[in-house]
Amino acid sequence: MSPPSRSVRTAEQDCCDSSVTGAVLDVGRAEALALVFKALSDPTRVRLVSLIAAHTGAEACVCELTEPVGLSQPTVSHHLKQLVEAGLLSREQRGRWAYYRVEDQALDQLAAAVTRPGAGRTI
Amino acid sequence: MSPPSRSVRTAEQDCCDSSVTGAVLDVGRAEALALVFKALSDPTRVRLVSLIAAHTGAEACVCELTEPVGLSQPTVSHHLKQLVEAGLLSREQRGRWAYYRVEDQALDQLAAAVTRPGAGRTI
DNA sequence: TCGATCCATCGAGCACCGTCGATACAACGA
DNA sequence: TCGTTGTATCGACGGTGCTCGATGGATCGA
Repeated sequence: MSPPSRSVRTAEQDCCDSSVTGAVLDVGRAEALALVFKALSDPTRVRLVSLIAAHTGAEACVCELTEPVGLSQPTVSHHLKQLVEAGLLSREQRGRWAYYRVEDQALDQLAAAVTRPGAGRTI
Repeated sequence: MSPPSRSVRTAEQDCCDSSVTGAVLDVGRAEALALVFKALSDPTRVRLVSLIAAHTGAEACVCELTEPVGLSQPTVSHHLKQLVEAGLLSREQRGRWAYYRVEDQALDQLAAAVTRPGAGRTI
């Protein structure tokens, strides 16, 4: 290891700057971000978020989602659960139906995390 | 399937609006987005992007990254390759060293994809 | 030319993930 | 109360991913 010796700005050196240019993302925050990214790492789940957001009332139940994504009901339920656990969706039971809604705050935080330095990118 | 029958706005109905409220994300775009999300679905890779971006000169070689992430050199090379294939990093060979740099455009596009409707969210 | 260094690839082991059919649970209508 | 309907969970199967040590290729200095 001996390229033109340069340094990495650590959190100890720039403890008060959370942007990408200020300090390296700490392990805990990297893990938290990775969990959200993992929830969106499947095309079906990306599509589900989009379908729900575009649905009338910005919410949808499972039975309205199985046909558009072309997968079985258990599989769709499985994906929705992962999205809920990641904080990207919320679930509300109303009678026989379970309504899922996009959590805009989570998407906002995700957008902020990947926004460029000048705008406050944190990854 | 029979909740208070509502509809989904399809691309056929709103063909010219790519925001989340206009039309459902088409399958191809969902798959492309999922690939980028998958590249960031591992904490180590999230950390690598952050480490490189925070590094002096906004670039880093493999030997400068193995120690911070605490993994073997082959494993780090493996992760870096995935990030390059996802378009999040670029690779440049200079002499013995391979320098990796963050592709700001890719992060910009990702941020745009998860930005809320008013600002043009597309997922 | 030869040794040292940086990096990518290979092969293997282990864990995790997406998908399904079958099944169980909950709520509603008759 | 009983059948129907919407969902979640279970168990299983096949595929994929993360990690490592070992190895090979490329580059540089001596």
